[in-house]
Amino acid sequence: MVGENLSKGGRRREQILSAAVELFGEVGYRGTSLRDIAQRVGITHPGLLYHFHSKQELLSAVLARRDESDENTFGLAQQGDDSREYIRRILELAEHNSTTPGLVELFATLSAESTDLEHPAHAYFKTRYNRVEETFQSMFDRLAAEGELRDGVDTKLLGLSFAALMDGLQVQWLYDPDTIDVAEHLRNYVNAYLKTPL
Amino acid sequence: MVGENLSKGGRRREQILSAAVELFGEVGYRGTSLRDIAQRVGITHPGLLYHFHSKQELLSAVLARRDESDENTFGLAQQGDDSREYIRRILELAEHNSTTPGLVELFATLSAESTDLEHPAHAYFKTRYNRVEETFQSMFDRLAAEGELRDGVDTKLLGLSFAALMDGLQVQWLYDPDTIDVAEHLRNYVNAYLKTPL
DNA sequence: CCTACCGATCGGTAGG
DNA sequence: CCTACCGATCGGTAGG
Repeated sequence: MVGENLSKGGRRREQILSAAVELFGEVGYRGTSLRDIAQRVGITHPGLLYHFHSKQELLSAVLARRDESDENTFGLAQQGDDSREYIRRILELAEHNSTTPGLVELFATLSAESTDLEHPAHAYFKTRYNRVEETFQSMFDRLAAEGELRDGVDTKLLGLSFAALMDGLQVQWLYDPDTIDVAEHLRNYVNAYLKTPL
Repeated sequence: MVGENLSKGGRRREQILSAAVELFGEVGYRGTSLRDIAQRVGITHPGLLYHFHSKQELLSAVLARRDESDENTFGLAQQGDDSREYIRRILELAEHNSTTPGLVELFATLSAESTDLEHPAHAYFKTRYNRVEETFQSMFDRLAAEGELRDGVDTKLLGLSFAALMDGLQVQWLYDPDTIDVAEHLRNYVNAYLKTPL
């Protein structure tokens, strides 16, 4: 659990991580300096490097922290009784994301700049995409097994498209937070393949 | 038309633009230095600044050049006789994109990093997204008018989702160029809303 | 187009 | 955690 029972040093680390999430999101990993992050926390940049020994290490910690909270939310979803309930949880997750624009920005920005083979987070995002696609595919597999899906749909294709759609919508949402409802579009997408709509 | 009848200076500008497209795509606008670009062309960075007076001006020229070639391809598509043919042209465009990974990378990277309000290309991408969404919406409107679309579909919703899906798929494709077929996923998406599949 | 140079900023280290 | 500092790199200018 994040943010509980922390020593002074632990609390400082959390402050740094939060500031890093925000700034990596706003201007990317490459566009953020350690001095920017340190300033937001009220320390100097060598002070920051006392807690994280390099910029890359800080990036790793940021990504690991996100995986942790992902696990919590996704783990909850996995326990869903039927597959329709499972989808609803994922749509809720999308809605929840709109309360953390910093994180959304972070992942939209980082996943695009990590397209470069040389980027320190390249391998991370490649692995992450595969995991997310598989998760969504198994969601559609469960729907198919329970007879909720239209005939002849390719669940693998659907899983990847669903993941891609989610990412694309989030970028658009960042440009127009007020007019775009990510969850609504995702629901609309899923409904096109369900026998009975959500 | 790009690349025809150019003076020496014009040719050099083209070389610089090509190199800029590649590098902005690989490491983003903020991650690219003028020296990197200049080196690829075989000149010094003040040499580059003789042709483009600032890094921002170079970025503007890169975006304008893309719009030009977009106009060509999209313009062709607009002349399509019926709406189904129109969609096919757009799918062809997606296929064509897979032959220019540099441009795809450029737009995926830039559109994400331009999420930041302070980014010099922010306004450009905001406008561009709106234009693309409207184009796609009018495509679905035409399909609806010709009775090709299932009943009760929201063409505005569809237009935005189609654009988002395209972007998201392209990012995934950059991570896995061999296993992902962007056009296939887009066709699959459209087919879910067509009375008779493509 | 080049050489030469500018001030600003970068990630990181030394030493306390 | 800080001060002080490092070499490298940045976008841009002067002057030809």
